[in-house]
Amino acid sequence: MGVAERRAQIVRAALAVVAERGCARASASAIAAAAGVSKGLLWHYFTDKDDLMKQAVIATVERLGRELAEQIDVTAPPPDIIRAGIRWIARWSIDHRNEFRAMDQITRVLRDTEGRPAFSLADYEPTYQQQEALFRRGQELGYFRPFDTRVMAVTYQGAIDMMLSYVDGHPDTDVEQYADALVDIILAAVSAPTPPATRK
Amino acid sequence: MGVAERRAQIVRAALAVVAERGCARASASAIAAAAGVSKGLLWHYFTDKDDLMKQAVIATVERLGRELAEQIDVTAPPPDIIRAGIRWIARWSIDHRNEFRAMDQITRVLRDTEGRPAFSLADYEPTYQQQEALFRRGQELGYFRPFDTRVMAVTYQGAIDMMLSYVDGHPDTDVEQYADALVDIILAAVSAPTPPATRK
Amino acid sequence: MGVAERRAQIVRAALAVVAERGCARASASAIAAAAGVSKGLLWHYFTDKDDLMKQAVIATVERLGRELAEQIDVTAPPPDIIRAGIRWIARWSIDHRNEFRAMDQITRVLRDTEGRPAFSLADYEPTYQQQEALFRRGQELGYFRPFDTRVMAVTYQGAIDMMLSYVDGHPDTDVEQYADALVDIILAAVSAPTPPATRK
Amino acid sequence: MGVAERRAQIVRAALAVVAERGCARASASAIAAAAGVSKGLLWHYFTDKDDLMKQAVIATVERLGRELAEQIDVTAPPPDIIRAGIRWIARWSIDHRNEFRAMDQITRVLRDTEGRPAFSLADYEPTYQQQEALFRRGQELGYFRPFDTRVMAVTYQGAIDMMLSYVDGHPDTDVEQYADALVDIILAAVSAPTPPATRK
DNA sequence: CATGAATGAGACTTCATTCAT
DNA sequence: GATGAATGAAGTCTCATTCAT
Repeated sequence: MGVAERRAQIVRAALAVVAERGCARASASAIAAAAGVSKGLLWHYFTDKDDLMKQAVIATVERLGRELAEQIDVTAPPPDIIRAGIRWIARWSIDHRNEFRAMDQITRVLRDTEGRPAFSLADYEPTYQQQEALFRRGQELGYFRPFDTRVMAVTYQGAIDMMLSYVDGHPDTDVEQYADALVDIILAAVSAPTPPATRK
Repeated sequence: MGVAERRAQIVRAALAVVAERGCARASASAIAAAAGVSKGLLWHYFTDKDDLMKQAVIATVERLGRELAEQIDVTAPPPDIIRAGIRWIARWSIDHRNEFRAMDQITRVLRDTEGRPAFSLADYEPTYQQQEALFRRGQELGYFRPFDTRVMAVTYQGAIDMMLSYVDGHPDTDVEQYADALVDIILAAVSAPTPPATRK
Repeated sequence: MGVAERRAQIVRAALAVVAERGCARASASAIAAAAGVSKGLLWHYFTDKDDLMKQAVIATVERLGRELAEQIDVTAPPPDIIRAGIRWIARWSIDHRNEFRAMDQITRVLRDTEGRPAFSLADYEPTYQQQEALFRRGQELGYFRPFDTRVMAVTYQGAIDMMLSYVDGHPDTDVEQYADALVDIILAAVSAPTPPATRK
Repeated sequence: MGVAERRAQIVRAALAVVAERGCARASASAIAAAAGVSKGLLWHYFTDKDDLMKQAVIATVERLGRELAEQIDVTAPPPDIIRAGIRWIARWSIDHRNEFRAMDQITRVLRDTEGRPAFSLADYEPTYQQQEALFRRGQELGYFRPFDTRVMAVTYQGAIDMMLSYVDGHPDTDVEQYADALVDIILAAVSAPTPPATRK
């Protein structure tokens, strides 16, 4: 088995255990057991337990970003991108509940040696800037009214996070319906009173 | 010193330590040291460390709810209530950074004995319902357009949470300005195209 | 309330708690609570927790000895004394289950500061000698055959202890019947083949 | 060193510490120190401290039963079996003082989570039944007179226990002599007035 | 590479005992 | 005398990490 595969196998186990039992109870032994490898092997592939946790988050973020990028047509009208994005991420969170839950846990709990959060808002910066770019393009094209794009980007992330948490915590919710309602709200918040003629 | 004051003192210390170092590193010893009392005393006032954490959250939630209720005029037009609420909570989070950070940590990290989250979305239910009532009143009075009030309530909480986190993580942000920008976005999302004549 | 009564009240509570939960779990707080007094009061009446335990045993032993002495006619033929004694103690153990259980626990568990048993076989010496005197009198009067009176005394105590434990552990046992069967066995062990004519 | 050997080593240390200092003072640290291993290792081999204690008893009981079974000729006349048994166990208790003392302590002191004794009289049931079978065989063969075999079995165990305790507490006692005197008493208690002709 | 026995620091918790009120 | 808040030592147990095999 290749090195990359071994690492991926352990990362998967870590995500599963963290999702199931929370960060605090995700002991190295439990992760090793879930991965079906010996405890000691973890330190061949990761310097630290913290390192493993970080890698697990990074791997998931990269995967999420990659898969999202494949789905989104960046040349489409911004409102369409928002609509498609919200719907896609809602489905993704259903299909990757473990990854989502674990990422949420780890990013909030993990701290560095001095006790400061290991993941800070700075790590969201690229996402915010990408989102802001989308909003600005919408404004320039006349789809969107003027608003503070940074605040909107932050709010947008919050709306997505809450959707995922809410759907995760209320399994009987109709995800498609929630996503559609959220699309309605977000677009109402950003849309210009008189949209350009070409708008779908 | 009265019993209630001692409890409050320990709760304050717990909130401070959790805010500073995170839930995982907020050991009983650290909390006792921060409170200036012996470790053993904690079990005089709380049955568990989990009990202490829960009490800390509950105390803070109650205080926040009480202080917010004092500020809000429930008979005012719904848009005004939203505007005032967002501004007030933004200022509160600045003044009570510890309480806010700690509450965020505890509610997300704490688990019960079986490993399930100790605080679930069910605990937000009252807040959601209160918020939904406000939105429905706004709709009935003609201030607000039709939308899914549950999804809006959830999104609203997410927007507030993100504002608090963002402001907490970006100390150079102008809080008033962020709050105003968020008010603009939220009202844009909910407002009817032609508001009632009495609207400010 | 007089000093002696207070002490007796606490001793009673201690016996009850030890009987119920065992020596290890009989904390000072639990005993104080059972006695309906404050925790601190224990150290007004007893120098130590160990002191309390010892006093509890001594009080019970004294009481048991006193009550037994009142029942036994020391001038009766030794076989009758044995018969009456076994029957009496069987009933007593039923009526004073707590005292009996607690005494058993404490004498076996309690240790002095250096770790040596606080109650040793030396404390049984008076009982053994009393019993040996009875056996020797029986032998001299011709009721009993020759045998090692010390071994018999020890065995006799063991038989009594086991009866009490067995009856305590098997509540459906008919105590009177067990006592009679034991009387039969003990007398068979000690009786001379041809008892004196005066024997009942 | 094999896993079984390590477990045995720790069990030996536990028996030694309990024998020396009593159950209450037999802390995990003390046992680990006596075994010459680190404290944490105990939880590699035993789930609990209670588990360790139980295992120590079980190991000793099994060993005792095995060694006793090797010595006893079950086809011999019952009186001979009793004689041989008492003598053998007396010697065994001298040679295995630690095991004996510790077993005595643990079985009497150990409690389960709810505070009930971990070892109850129910655990003696097999021993009682075996002993009763021996007595009944002696009665059927005409060696023994009629008596309550259950009470006799319980009394017999009590007599053995007391012999072991007494010898343990009086190191200057001649064990062989005590055992012989006890054999005399027990056989006197059970023997038929006119034994079968084949009796030794 | 892989294993899992072994370590040791540190966590939570209990409890006898003291002492100001 | 009586209370119970407060302390501090000691106990059980978990777990990241190391290392001989």
